[in-house]
Amino acid sequence: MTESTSRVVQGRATASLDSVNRIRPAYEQVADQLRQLIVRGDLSPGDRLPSEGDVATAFGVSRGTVREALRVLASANLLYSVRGANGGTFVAQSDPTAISEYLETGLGLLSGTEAISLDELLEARELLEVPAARRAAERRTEQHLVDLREALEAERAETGVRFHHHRRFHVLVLEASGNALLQMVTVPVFGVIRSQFVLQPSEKELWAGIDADHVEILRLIEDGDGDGAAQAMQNHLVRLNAVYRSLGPRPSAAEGVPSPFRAR
Amino acid sequence: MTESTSRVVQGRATASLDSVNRIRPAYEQVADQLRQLIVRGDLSPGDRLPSEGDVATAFGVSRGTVREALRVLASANLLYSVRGANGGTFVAQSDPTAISEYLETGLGLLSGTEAISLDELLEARELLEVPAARRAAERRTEQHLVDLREALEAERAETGVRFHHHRRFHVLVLEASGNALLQMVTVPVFGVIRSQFVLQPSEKELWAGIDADHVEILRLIEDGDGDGAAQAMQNHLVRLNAVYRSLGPRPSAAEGVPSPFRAR
DNA sequence: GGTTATTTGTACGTATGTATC
DNA sequence: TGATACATACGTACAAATAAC
Repeated sequence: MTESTSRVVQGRATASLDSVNRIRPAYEQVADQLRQLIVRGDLSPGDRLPSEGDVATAFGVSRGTVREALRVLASANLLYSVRGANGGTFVAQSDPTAISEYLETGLGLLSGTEAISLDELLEARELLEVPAARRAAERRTEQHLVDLREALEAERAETGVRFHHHRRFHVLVLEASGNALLQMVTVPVFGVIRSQFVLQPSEKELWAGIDADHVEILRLIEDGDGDGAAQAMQNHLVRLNAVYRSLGPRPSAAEGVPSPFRAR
Repeated sequence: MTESTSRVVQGRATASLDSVNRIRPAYEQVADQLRQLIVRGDLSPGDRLPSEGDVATAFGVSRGTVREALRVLASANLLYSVRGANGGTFVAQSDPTAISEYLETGLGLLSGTEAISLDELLEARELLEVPAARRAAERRTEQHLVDLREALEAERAETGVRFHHHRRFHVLVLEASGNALLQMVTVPVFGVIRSQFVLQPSEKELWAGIDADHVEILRLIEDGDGDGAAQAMQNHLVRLNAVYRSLGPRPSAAEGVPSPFRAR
């Protein structure tokens, strides 16, 4: 035995417990096992689990424990529960949207810390959206073009909800890129950047510039000009990023708001 | 009133309930409110929540309901619980690793469906790692170089756990890129691709080629040659992707395994 | 080192929603 | 339309763990 795996106290050897694992709560173990069943494919989307009571019996725990485990998995979009007679707990269809939403929440929190900087967000967006524009030009279908044109029209018409349409245009480009993963990852980045900055609808010339950029990008996508679309998107983002950086971070919405929960 | 917002039955008008929202479970509402408090910054990392009982009283629900909500937030790495006298529930430090792990699980499940294809994964990896290599060459510190050299040494020495070192090399390049977001997103993609394919350690010439590529990439990163590193990484991935595509998908580990939970 | 207070963890019973007959 | 059966949702009581005294 080595020094690090045993201790000698008053001449008596004490057995090492270094290789022992900390006891884990029952609900965590249940959740892990169920997760394994789903990830490994023993349970497939649409499959119905036994009733909570039966699952509890199978694991030798109470229903409350099972329910906590089910909530964990449900929050990760692996399960969902339906109450009532023909209800039950079912294995969920995996869903890119759920991942995007989780990612946006997580990135939002991280972006408030030193773990991730504004520059990293902006850089990542550029890295992702520029190649996306290239592929959109190469792969877009007619339907994509129809949607993009419609989004652009709406963007130029309504002045009140400009950001909504701005976002939609970019999301559609990502969709037209034909890579769901790209979209899944980029949309949250986009959302987080947005949440940190408020582009005032009043900044007329800014929005006019954005519109012009979008028109140019759409034209190049229509032409199937990958290189051109990539370059145009690059220019667009460089301009946008300059604006974002000049604005500085958005003041926290809840600065100084007292909470009944603030403790310690 | 329009046809769609009201119905006439036997001459008597029925009030519209179109604008009514479906009742949401109590635990979900509690989770949402607590999530808001965290995301909005009313609760900061390290803050301690009141005891479960007090939270239950505040929301007017039972402790079980609160616990389900806490499990949801804990599984999203927003909270953690410590049991015992000075224990309690605390707001967690946001953590890039947790996001990566969640992403890997989610992407793993998605990659088993039509929602995301192997090609999309490989393409995304290329899109992310090539610019990462460029930036690694431009931004790497001395420590990064030390780590990379060490990883490369280990990779060439031990033949049993080659993939482990292969992965480590790529992760280090991402780390050297100086963009945590890039790393956070790419590592899971890498992991999912790996999980779908088994590169047999026996394929000697394959691993030799990978080693040679890594040596070349490291050399260019050392030289601070961004363009070169990007090109070398690109070549490396093109070669790897060809291998992955030729191998075909890994057979599901649990194909045909009966489960006590398989129902319906 | 035992006692105790406070916390989370677990078990079980009741309420409520939903489809079917 | 109402009774019924079965699922999840919720509430209460008890057990176990931990730290301070």
